[in-house]
Amino acid sequence: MSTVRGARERARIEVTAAIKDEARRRLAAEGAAKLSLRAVARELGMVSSALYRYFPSRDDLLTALIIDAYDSVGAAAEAALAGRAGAAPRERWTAVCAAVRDWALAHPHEYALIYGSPVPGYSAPQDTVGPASRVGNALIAVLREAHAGPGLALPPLPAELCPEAERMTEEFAPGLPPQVTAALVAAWAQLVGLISFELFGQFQRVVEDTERARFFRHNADRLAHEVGLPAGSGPGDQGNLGRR
Amino acid sequence: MSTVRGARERARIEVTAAIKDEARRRLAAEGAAKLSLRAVARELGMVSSALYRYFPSRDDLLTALIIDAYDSVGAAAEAALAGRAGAAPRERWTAVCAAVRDWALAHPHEYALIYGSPVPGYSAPQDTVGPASRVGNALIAVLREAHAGPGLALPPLPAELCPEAERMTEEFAPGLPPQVTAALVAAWAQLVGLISFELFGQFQRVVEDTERARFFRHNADRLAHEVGLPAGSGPGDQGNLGRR
DNA sequence: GTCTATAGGCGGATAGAC
DNA sequence: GTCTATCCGCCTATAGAC
Repeated sequence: MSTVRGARERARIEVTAAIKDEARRRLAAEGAAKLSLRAVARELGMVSSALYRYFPSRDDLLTALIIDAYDSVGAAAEAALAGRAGAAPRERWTAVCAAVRDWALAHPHEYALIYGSPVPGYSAPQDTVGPASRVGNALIAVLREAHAGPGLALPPLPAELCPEAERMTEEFAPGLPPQVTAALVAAWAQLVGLISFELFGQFQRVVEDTERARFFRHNADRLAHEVGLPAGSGPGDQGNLGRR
Repeated sequence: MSTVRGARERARIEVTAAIKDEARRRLAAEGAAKLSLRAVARELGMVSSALYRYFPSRDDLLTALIIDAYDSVGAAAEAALAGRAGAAPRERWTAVCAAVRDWALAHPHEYALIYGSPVPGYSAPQDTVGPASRVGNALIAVLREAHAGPGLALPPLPAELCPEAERMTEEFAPGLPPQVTAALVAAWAQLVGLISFELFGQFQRVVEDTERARFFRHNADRLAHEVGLPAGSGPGDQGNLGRR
């Protein structure tokens, strides 16, 4: 409680932040698999053993970076949502999608850390689960609101998928029609697929750089339709049930 | 021409194959970023310098693995196609999709190598481009055949995307309607997104293990619809849009 | 083509002084 | 909390003998 203790804690927080910042730079340079405490320490002008006072092991540092990344993209999604309070659900949907893509383009290595190949030998602890679901929750919020009023007609699910869709709904999206929950999970995976292709180079020689934003937006829009969000004929217009 | 020379070349091919096999095991154990000639050599009972007679550098070994992986998944896709010669396009589509997923589940580390995060510091040479497009070409073949007869009705593209869709069509899918080409590129990215989520652990605590095959199949089917393949009311039934 | 040897690095993690 | 020192491992790549 003393100011001395406060200063110490403040210093600790600052050094921890500096370590994570440098670690993110190392992540960009060498990748998560080769992230090393030694390199971070060297770059920071510290000695490697000093870092162990802040992170008990390399994997703990990695976990901190993963949580930060999930929180960062989650915050971006939530901000996009908050900035469109009261807008038509479809517009809010595409805003969240675009926010995620923008974040990914701005933080490609952190994106790869959370949505790319798993780091061999590393297994994420339970602490990452909460932050990992923030973007999904933002999308769920959009859909929940859209379905609070007049329910939207989405084709029924094949019978064999109904039990699982109902289980998922109960588990993390209560209130949504089960077919919407199932469609959302798929849409989210597909969205990340589009972003990964762009970021990981699979669109090289396929989609022109300058067209990728347009291409993504178009597909985010198609996915909105897939999860049952009505097509507006104009911005802010919620339209009726018809296809565009 | 002599048998001696033939034997030597055969030996060389066999050793090369053994190196790549062991490298694939190392890939599974340590990941692409940490693939090392030394570890491969050690595991093979060779000395590291000997490997340099087969692969001039670590990156060249990596390139060979990447090409092999693309060829492997490409061959799986082509086999699925060949096994369904004469079937309805939609069935052929889902067969290719399922074949890619099956291959990915059977070769998760090779999948991560080609569709996961790029390896930092490594840049793929031109040689990978051909093999990389085999799966895409298989899907194009399905669509080309489906559109050879009566064109399928797919909603027109927003005007702003038309030039790019036409460029893509000309470049690698001549004969397809441009909106189909655009839809295919997106569908392929989305398909990989679904597989990556499954393989990279994003479906943990979301989609139950036992339900993932069904879930994937359902979504591959939805994607078939997105690229303009007619929905059959039953298996093998092409519906009313086309006779082949 | 394979070997030994070597150069010149890198890493995680810990012990013990200050 | 930071330092030095240390243990023990790892790596790419080359030179030169056989």
